Amino acid sequence: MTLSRLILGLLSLAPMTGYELKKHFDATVNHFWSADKAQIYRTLTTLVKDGLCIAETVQQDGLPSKQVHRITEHGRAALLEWLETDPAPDAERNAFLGRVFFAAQLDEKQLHKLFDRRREAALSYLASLQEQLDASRAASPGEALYFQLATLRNGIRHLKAELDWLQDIEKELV
Amino acid sequence: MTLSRLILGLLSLAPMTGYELKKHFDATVNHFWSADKAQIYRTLTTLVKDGLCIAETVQQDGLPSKQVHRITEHGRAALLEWLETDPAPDAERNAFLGRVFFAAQLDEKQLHKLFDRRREAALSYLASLQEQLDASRAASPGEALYFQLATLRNGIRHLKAELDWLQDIEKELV
DNA sequence: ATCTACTAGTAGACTTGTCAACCGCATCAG
DNA sequence: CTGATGCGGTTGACAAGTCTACTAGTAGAT
Repeated sequence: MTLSRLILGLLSLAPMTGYELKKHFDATVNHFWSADKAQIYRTLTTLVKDGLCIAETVQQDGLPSKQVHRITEHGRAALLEWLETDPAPDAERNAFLGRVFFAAQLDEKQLHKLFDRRREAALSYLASLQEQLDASRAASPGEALYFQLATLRNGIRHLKAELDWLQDIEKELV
Repeated sequence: MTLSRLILGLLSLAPMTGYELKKHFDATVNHFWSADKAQIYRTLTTLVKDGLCIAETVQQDGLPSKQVHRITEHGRAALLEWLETDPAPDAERNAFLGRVFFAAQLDEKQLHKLFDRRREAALSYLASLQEQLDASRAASPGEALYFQLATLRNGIRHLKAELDWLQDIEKELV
């Protein structure tokens, strides 16, 4: 469900091919949703089947022909409906916390490795989100992308929270 | 993978039935991993098949007989191995942020509804985590549950970050 | 001359997770 | 006496997501 609505959302901004959708997922939506190539194409065919978007084949010379997908009125309605539905409480799956939960079974060296790796991952991820945020702000100042940027700011807040938490832990582990 | 390791982790603390595992998932692990009943039982059978735990049937009077699962040495080794493996960067799926990303298509009323609901959900979830934390600390003071509690503290930090972010948004939306 | 990467998509197997129903037996409240 | 709830578990159908490999042409680098 969510994937199909996110695809509709992207198509509501501009018509696109599956290939381009994949790139958008990897580039701009990636920090809160990832998508497999195969999954995107499959979802597109069901969207077309349900009349939420239409596909038109476009010939290109030198390149393989592509199928540009365009959202329909019906699709826009479905998107809006989804935007308004109660976002069910997130399932919040976190395999790292799973490891922490049983971390008492690790020795000191392994413990530090566990948390250090996490800290480094969080730091570099934070840097990349910050970069994305700055780049987006530079590219289109003003309020145009307000909500897109808000999702980045959300990620940044959470990464900082994670880093604070890691710092607490490392202080206490000494 | 993760589910099977989390089950092994719980079994490493005490032998248990599938039924009890389900209760533990709902009660103590729920804030970072949820598990469906059917999935737990299926995973248990494959764990047994792989020799990572063994099941012994225990008769009870008045109640249906149960299958207590006990972790094996092989299982403990598999658990440790998992604890040490590089925790692949979380997939971080967040359907709420998906809605925010396209929220420019909502009117003011709908926007406030979206964020208000989120805030209320975060607040009540925060309260429940805080409660769990206090209850656990009261039940077993000292450092016994340090890492279990750390996962709760992680959740609390993140919820506070979420609330701070929501406050920013609401200030800016005015 | 070969190797890599990009464009654009297809296909199949597989794993994971979710939903809903069903089994028997017990206990307790209305 | 009936119905709800707890215990302990099983089954089947599905939805969602992942992984690998394949097609087929272009362009640029080694």
